[in-house]
Amino acid sequence: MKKNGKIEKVSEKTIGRLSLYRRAMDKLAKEGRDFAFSHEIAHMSGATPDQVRRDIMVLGYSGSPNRGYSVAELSKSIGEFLDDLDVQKVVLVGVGNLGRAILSYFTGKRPKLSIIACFDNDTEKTGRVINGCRCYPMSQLQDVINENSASIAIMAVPFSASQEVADRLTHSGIKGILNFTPVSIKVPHGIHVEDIDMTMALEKVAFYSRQKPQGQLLERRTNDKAGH
Amino acid sequence: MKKNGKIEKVSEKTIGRLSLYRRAMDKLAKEGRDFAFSHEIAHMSGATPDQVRRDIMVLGYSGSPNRGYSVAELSKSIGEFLDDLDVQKVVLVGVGNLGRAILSYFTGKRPKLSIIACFDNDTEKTGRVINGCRCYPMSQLQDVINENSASIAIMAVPFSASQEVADRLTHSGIKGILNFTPVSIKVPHGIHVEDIDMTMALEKVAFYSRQKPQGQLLERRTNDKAGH
DNA sequence: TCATATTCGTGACATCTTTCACATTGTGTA
DNA sequence: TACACAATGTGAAAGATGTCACGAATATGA
Repeated sequence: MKKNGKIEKVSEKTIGRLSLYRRAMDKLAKEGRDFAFSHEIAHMSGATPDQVRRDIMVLGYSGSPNRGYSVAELSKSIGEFLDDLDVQKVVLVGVGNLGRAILSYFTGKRPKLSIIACFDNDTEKTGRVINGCRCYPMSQLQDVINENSASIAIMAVPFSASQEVADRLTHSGIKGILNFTPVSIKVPHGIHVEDIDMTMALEKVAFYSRQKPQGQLLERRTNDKAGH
Repeated sequence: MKKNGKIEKVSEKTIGRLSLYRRAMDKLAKEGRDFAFSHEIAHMSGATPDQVRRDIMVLGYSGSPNRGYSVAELSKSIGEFLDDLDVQKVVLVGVGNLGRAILSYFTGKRPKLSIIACFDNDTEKTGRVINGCRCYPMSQLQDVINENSASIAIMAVPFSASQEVADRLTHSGIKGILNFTPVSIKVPHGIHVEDIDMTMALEKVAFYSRQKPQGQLLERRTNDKAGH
């Protein structure tokens, strides 16, 4: 959907890949590399060189022919595009096995995204600091979110609590949710939800891992009207 | 790519959604429902009624107008399409925080997918049973996979070990990998890899949660050649 | 300095996925 | 039995995403 050739929408896939490219840049920077070619970035990110160049177009930043992209500048450009000026505050709801794993996974991963609190109903957990993150009772959800202007939530609660928690989060002013729950949550328009559905992912793998050898079962019969 | 109108490829997205539809059917069955309409399934799965009907076409199963789809039969049809006849055996590599969370998450979720072993280097863990799953040292990876004919692996190892583990898995005959590692692993043709990249997902949420209010920053300037 | 090899930027094209829209067909009712 | 209704099944259009291919730009070395 182009508007007079000056403005163009950025696809969701592109947003995701830019995040991967930045990670690749960070890795290269640590190795002391100054420049990288589109095909190297592609290889590191599971994309194609075409995709990489196409995606980078949205940044307004240009590489140089025969030298590639400046690692430092590309990383910076992606940061300017993806990141907010301020740190965005994140809360985690649900401190079970998965919640704790998420906490330790994200700790220090991205400087512009900070998990500032976590919530649970279990009084064994509330009041304590878990994996470096203070745990509050669910009753304080709204207050803590408001006091800290948190805008993002990660949901790792039992599926039965899913929708209720989502409602409370959106009422508290949360603008985006990363949902680990195997439930499709309903949110008001304008709130972004990203689902991570591990069961679905595993079932996809199972499907393809069993059918690949022959390659023929990936096709299907249509409701054959030609058949007789 | 249609071949004479009888055979058609099934899209990857469709595979994923079928898994969600089945989960919806299981839920409805528990509630005692016998029939469901496409719009109900859609609502439960975060899809549209059109998508649901389109996806179900690949099964060869038909609903009935005015009554919708039989919960039991749709679930069965999806099972026949997605599942292998036998149970598919799964191994988990990497029993850190995330690995343990994955173990407890999947336990008993899908009868046709069974996690039969997990692997780690830590001698504190090896030899023990963790979350109901026996933990072996990495050195036994190949042997255990072969002896049990496991075809699927879940990787939750540190990123630095990623590619090496992937290589060993594919050499051991693994046909599909669910990769929680933030690294794009390279595998031989015919091996299916599904990536779950939590950092990327969170960054996507962060991006959209910050830009949605105005809705304008989702657009981009092109490298204006008109400008001067 | 100039030719060469290499890579970027991007219009055009191809493919994949979703949505539209409507004919079709069971179902319940009078 | 015949009618009206409500959902399904599905070609076809629209939209999103990925790929191709080639001109432009730049480093390298004779």
